[in-house]
Amino acid sequence: MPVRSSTYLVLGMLRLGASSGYAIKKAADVSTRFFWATSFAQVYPELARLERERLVTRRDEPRGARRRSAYQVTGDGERALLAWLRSPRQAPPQFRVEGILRLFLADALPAEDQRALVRRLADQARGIEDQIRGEIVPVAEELARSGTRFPAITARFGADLFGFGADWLERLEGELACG
Amino acid sequence: MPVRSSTYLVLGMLRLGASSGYAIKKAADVSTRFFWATSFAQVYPELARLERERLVTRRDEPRGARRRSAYQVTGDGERALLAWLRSPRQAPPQFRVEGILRLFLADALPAEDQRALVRRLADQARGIEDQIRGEIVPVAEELARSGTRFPAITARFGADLFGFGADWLERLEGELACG
DNA sequence: TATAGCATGTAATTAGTTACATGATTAA
DNA sequence: TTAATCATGTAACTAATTACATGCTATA
Repeated sequence: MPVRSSTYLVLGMLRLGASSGYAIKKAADVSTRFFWATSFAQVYPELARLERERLVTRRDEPRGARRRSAYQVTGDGERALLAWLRSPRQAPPQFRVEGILRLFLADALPAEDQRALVRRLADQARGIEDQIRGEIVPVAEELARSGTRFPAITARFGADLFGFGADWLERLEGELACG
Repeated sequence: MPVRSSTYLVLGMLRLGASSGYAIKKAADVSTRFFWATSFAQVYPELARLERERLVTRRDEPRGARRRSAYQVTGDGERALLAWLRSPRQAPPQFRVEGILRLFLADALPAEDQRALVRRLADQARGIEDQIRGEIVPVAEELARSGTRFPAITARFGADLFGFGADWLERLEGELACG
């Protein structure tokens, strides 16, 4: 059984109805982008690997003269996805937020620049919250109407989390201004 | 000017008083671990690069018969760090949380397993909150006594953020149980 | 006397990004 | 007719992890 989580992103997107590599990447852009981004250069080789491992099957489905490969999850693929969803394996979450690293090291800056930095971080967090509410939640709620509800739950979770972060940083900015 | 953020983690840790590669990695383990983890295999080559670029200087400072390299930030290094702290460049934050990817794809599971998954995610988030409050906040508050206050601010931010996530997921678990 | 921690690194591998290359179709 | 979008991929590079290798020192 494959261990890369990217495998399951691809398998899961196929299951949600994105049948080409192009569609999988585009679907990730409007759903998993903020907690699991991907790229064409990851998706296409991954699809090829999954086909070799018989977790998906490929068929030609050209649109006019434009070639197109449509993929479908096999029984084995479905089982692998379910096994991964149920597995208790907890890879340590990775945040890697450059902004927080800056915050951590902000003592090197004069007070004025510290405040400006916190302001920028708050704005960035708010901007992401807005993007999720504007671009991601609506798409996910559309999906929810056909019974697939976890994308919408995840989108709301992400928006609330970034919103909380933005509130927290705005409060900090206020405290720095008064200190 | 180097563009890898890991450069600034190393530079910043040196500035905070960790003078060897070993000490930098250990300091990251009790401070930046949850938003910017690192490893020996990253820190040592990075120090060598920084020395070549004259952003740090190296001197031998053996402890008894045990060899040890002590590094110090140069004027150029200090300037590079400050420039990076002030730069508005906003690398898109990367979450890559396997657990949230599972949540996103949870529609593939029967209701009982969905609830178990959300329960596990909530526990994981709570566990990280506890680790930050137990292991990271106290160390950072020690630093704050000598005037370096942003590590403690960052630690509290992390703890509050994971705490919020845990609360949110616990609430979701309750809703799934009643639905 | 042996285990945990200090200390430094390299090698091999895997993962991920950026840039490049190509060409069809559709809507303004 | 031209710009945007659909569609598929490869090549080169950078980043990061895991495993390996070595040896000292303090303490239980």
